[in-house]
Amino acid sequence: MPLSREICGFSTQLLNISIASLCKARNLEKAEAVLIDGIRLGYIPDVVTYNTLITAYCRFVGINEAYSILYRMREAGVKPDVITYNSLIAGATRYCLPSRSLELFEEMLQTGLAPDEWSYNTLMHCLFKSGYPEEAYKIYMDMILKNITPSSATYNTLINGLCKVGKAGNALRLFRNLQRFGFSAGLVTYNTIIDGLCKSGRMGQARRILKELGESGYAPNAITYTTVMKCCFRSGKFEQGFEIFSEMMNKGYNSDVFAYCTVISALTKKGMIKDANACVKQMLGNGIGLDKACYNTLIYLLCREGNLETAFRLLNEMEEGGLEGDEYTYSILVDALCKMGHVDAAHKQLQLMEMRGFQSNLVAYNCLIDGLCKVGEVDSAMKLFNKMNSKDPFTYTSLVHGLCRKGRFRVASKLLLTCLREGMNVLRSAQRAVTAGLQSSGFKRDAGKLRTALRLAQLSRY
DNA sequence: CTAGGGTTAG
Repeated sequence: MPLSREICGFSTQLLNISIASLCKARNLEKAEAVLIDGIRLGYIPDVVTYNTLITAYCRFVGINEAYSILYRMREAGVKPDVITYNSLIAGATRYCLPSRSLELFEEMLQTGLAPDEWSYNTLMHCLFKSGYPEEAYKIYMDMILKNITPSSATYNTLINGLCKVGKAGNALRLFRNLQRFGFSAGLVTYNTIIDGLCKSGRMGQARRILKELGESGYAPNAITYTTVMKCCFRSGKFEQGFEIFSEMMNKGYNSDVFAYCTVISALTKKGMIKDANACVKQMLGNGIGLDKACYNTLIYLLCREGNLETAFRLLNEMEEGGLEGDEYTYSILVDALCKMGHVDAAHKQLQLMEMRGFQSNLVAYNCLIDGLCKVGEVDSAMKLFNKMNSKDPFTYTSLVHGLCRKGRFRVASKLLLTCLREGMNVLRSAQRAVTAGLQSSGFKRDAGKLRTALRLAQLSRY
């Protein structure tokens, strides 16, 4: 019995170490086997054993599986502690389940356990991540009231949360206020605020903070480089972005999947397929293990090359390796099939996606609607449109254009008005297509009314 | 417990 021998003669503490290292390697089956063997040999798992498993199940399997460990733990008469709850709250955060985390937090209080700084930080993070900034801030206030001293992780969570809900300005003010009170920002803080400022278009402020980071004594890390590089790509400064990438490589950060992914995708989008492939070669040469996002980037590159066969082969390889395609993978493939003119195949791919459980993937639907419109099948596109439970400006733009191309300006106009009512807008070119179409096909009054509506919508937006 | 990456129109 090899498993028994592995732990024979060890204490519970060593059982825990063995389970922890198996969990770290994501080998939960073996971790369970070791646990069972341990129990059979008389080693009683303690709270640490169960906490380790709960953390691992949250990270690699699912929140419900983690809960089942909690039940097993209670059955075994081991009392959950603060760390147990913190791990579960972290799990609920991972899957964006704010009510679960609140529930767990409450339960912790009711059991007589005092939430610690981690409990508060994690709950706050969960609420921000799930789109409840006010509630997150309340948790922060509660923490202060309970005399729990916030750490830099608390402030970083606050700053990050504010950035992610589109309040980078508030985040920066908080950052400055904290500095005034003697808080010295760490590298995580710098990276967080730089990313937030970049993404909200405050490039000047981002540059200033980047300069301060340089003067702070911290060395920029791979995350700093990737953040700034991505920011350049987003604002169309490709040369500058590529320069930052090569600087990063020169500094020795040459085994970072995120950075490679970012630059490969930028090169692909720019149509620099050769350079993108050279970069792929370099990445693979460095022996980097591919993750899901990386596979998606490579599948996207193959699609842009028009090499759908290899793209699908790569998807197979990815799934055989245990990584399931996700909504990105399917959107990329649906779009590529449409662009190659295989609209039927794209439709099948979308159905396959739904069978796999990615219901109502907005992007994939948009791609198919656009593809259908481009081959003149506007009615099929409308049918699909009516099946969608959420729409965005892409959806409307494609359909409006498609209708106009068929000369159905009044339907297009109606759709455009619906779109405005929902607070969205379509591309100018689509707007013009409708008004010009109405005008030239004799509906001059409708054209005028639509123009007014469009102008009003424009005004109310600023 | 906190920071970076991958998909859609014109």
